[in-house]
Amino acid sequence: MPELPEVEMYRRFLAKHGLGRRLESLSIGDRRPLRGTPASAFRPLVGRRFVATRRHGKYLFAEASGAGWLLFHFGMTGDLQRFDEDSEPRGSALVASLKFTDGNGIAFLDPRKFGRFGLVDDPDAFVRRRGLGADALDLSRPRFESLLRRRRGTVKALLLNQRVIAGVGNLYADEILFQAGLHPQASVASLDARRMAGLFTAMKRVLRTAIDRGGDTRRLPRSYLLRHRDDDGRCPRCRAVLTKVRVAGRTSSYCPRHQRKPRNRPTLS
DNA sequence: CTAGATGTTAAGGT
DNA sequence: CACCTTAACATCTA
Repeated sequence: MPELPEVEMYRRFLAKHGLGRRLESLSIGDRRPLRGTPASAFRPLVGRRFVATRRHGKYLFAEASGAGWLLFHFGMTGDLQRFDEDSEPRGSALVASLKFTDGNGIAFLDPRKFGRFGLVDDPDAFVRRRGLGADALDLSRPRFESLLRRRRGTVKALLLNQRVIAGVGNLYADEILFQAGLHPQASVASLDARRMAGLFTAMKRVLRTAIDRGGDTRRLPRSYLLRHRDDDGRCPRCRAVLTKVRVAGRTSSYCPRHQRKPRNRPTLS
């Protein structure tokens, strides 16, 4: 379920179990997440030590000293798992397995293969080429507001658009809108200064809280929409039955009482 | 058996 | 150009 909070947990996992370790071997399983990169491209990493990790939105990078950065994207079902000498993972979900000289290892698994595994020279250059927006947790309020002022469309589509803000996915977008009291189909142009500020603080609060809770939506506070979306299906504040609509091609869940759609602001003519 | 699922991207339409 | 929806990707689960 990898949105920004989960990917941040993977970053910490990789930092804890990979940093400072030297790669003894790197083997590739299913090649689809490599998107055409030949498996031999990873050869130069062998013998190198991991020295840094970075995250931008839903992308994770790990620097192998002098040999560039490994890139991970988790798609819908990507996962990192640790293994030791006699538990090296195999099977069709395996994308890559990194074995360290101390006998430990980390495997990148992705049953659905929507993820990505690659090698880049420079994460910043990759982010620029991709056209990714600022990381949701890095974005300042003035920057956020100026971004919104020149956007149209629905507020849900805006949150999901990785070229505008990187890291928010379908589930956390719903939570952010719930806490900001905004209808997913509200138009960005309808937001006044107060609602814009509320959206910004809700975004930061939700993402930070999710990270504090280990990136696990089941451990979020009971007052959060996500604890109820697939559970009792009722608003934690008023018990109203949550409504589902399709916005930006994704299922959105919201409380019809707390998230009303503001009328478009009158434009000067 | 079918529908739908947390992500990204291409393609076509407004 | 900005935005919308749909479909596709591959697999699992309700």
